[in-house]
Amino acid sequence: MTLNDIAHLAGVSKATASRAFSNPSMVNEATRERVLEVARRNNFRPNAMAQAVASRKSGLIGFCLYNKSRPFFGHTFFGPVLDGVTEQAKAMNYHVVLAITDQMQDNFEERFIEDGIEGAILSTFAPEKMVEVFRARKIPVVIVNDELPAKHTGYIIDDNYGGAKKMMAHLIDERGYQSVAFISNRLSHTSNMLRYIGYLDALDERKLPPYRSSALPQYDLLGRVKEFNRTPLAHFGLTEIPRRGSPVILRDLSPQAAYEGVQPLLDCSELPRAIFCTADSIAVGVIKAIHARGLRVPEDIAVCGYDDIDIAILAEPAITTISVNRNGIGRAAMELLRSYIDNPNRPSKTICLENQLVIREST
Amino acid sequence: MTLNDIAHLAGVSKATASRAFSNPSMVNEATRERVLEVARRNNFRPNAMAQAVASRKSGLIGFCLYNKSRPFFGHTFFGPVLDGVTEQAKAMNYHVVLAITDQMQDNFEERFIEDGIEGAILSTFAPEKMVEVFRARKIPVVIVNDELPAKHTGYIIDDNYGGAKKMMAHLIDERGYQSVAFISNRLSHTSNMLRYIGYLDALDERKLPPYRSSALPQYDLLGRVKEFNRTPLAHFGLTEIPRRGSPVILRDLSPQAAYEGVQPLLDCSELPRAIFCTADSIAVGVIKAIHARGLRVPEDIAVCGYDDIDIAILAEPAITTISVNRNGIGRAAMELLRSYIDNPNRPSKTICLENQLVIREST
DNA sequence: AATCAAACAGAAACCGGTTTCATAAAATCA
DNA sequence: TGATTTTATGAAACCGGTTTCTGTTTGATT
Repeated sequence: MTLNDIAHLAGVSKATASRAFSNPSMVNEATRERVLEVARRNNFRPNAMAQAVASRKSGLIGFCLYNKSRPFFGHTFFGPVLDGVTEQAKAMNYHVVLAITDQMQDNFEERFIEDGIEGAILSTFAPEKMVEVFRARKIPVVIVNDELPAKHTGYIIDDNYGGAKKMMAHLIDERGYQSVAFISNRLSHTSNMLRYIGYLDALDERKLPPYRSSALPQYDLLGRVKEFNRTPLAHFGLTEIPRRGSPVILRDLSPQAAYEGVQPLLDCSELPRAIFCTADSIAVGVIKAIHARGLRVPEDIAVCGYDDIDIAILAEPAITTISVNRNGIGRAAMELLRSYIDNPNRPSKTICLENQLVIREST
Repeated sequence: MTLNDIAHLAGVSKATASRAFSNPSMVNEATRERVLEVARRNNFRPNAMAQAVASRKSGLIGFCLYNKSRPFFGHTFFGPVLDGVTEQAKAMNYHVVLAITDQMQDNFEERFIEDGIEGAILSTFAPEKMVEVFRARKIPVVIVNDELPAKHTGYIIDDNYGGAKKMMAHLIDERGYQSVAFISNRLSHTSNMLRYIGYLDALDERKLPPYRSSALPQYDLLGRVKEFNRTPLAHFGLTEIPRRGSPVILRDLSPQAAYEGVQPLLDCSELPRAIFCTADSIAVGVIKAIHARGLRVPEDIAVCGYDDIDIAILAEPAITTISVNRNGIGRAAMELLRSYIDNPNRPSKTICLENQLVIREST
């Protein structure tokens, strides 16, 4: 069954039949209905491949998840983002083709290009060179949950800065915790850095010092700034990265790393009243470490997380966290991408999504 | 840049240029290299859409995840499956287009068909009617983590029966727990039923009775059999569904449902020594309920889960569970699908993947 | 009633490839 | 060495659609 057959059966030309499907306004109401009826009766649907090649529009967008085998962050975080993307894509009559990768030499981008994707959504850790590949082809790109310095594309990020401040307001103003320690994996990740800045700013606004202990290893945050090549600091009116207090920096965001990494902090003579963790999985490890010392959460030390992944509500105690609108990130990404597809010359734009404080038992 | 341009630049015909890419054996070594070199220099790659329409092979397969908004089971479980599918698809030069849905009236299948997918992989909960739609189009289907009675397609499932027996062997033989209770969400799901049968068989083999309590609500399992329209019982030499003991049946597999559902069991005068949960998320809720009564896990009551999702290792105590080879399921699904694509007349086949007992702290 | 614009439909070119068929040159065979 | 196959290539048809261009009707305007 091809368009031609349908056209014959409906007694119209191929051109008219085509228009009945993809350009309804150019064909008479009655004629169109006749064509559609014939199509329905014959269980016909136009071949998207052929449409794609003829109209030079594939109706495909590529989603690349860079996080394979990153426990507690891959699908856990991006699953709902993907939901949002596919939902929105469906509403716009686009389809999503998927690449899941870890290796830089995977060159999935070539396959995306062969597939004729009209745009790409890349996740955290997308290498800059990748963006260039797409740019060279004039394929618009939207990056979710990360931000690159070269502002050629669209970005969708959580309001990490605001989220951190919200959380701090809860800890300090509602709970009265006066000393709050900070623990995170690499600050060179955009979101972690922004959460750190939010943490510091919230303290500043209340004229409180960040938790500090001479017993802790001194981190040369200025040194780390060099790694931090993705800063969107300007968004927040900042020109340089603050470096104060004694933040604990972990090798990754696994509970194991957190469990081990938080030990020096728990060895300090003066313990913080609360610990701000930049990820729920970190909070899980921190809580385990606190319990292991016979201390209680939140009675002795309160702990909070960030992201609101599944485990936050399952932990004992359930973890107070910032719920990131992951579905919304996905939808926004697809919407923004669409606007770039329709208007390739739109300037770069960063959309910052609001999040929500979720108070549970750990604070 | 089209194939025509490349052909001109290389001084050959379009046909030869085409063959250089997709039928290398039909063109002279030197000529092909020349074409490829020109293509490389011009950063050209053939348009997959055009290839698809001309060769009637889209190089696309569809993956449908039926589990949107099913917490603790959607992406948590199928994320790694999806990883496996895309890995294997890539190796076979296929691309994966994605549908994530909950609603039956979503009719993503029409979009899949329009896209010209060569095969489809459907997840748990795929409605039978969906399989029919694809069958009518002669598009092969593989179902992961579920099994339908109409054996028209391929199935990839975990060895639920064997996994349950493995777990029971651990509980009874290694740990010496003589009374083991069973708790699950709907037994009408293939995998839960098989785990239940494995549980009963393991007890039978050791001449132990299933945990039973007259204080518990009596479930009419025979009645439930009517719902159970997907049984692959014959695989296991069974002709009917056993119904013995006092299994606790939950409304879903959330920790909340488990917490509430396990209360009657914990009210019984004679508590079981161990509780077999058919999902890690259920185990989490059960452990919470046990803790709430001031009892210890595993000292007073041991608990085990199934699936080995992230939370199993994060819980306190870390949960003994059966690690399902989710990545393997994905790879196997794509491989099997490929074999159906290449040979549409292959008979239906069910592949049962081995799992692994992971002993942690909860037993 | 004559004029003109809008609405509608068809013919044919086109999208960017693959594939069939024909042919010439090279390799193999007898 | 002549006949026969094999190999390499090109011309042209084709895949299943879209789109441009053109012509005919129809309806509105004067």
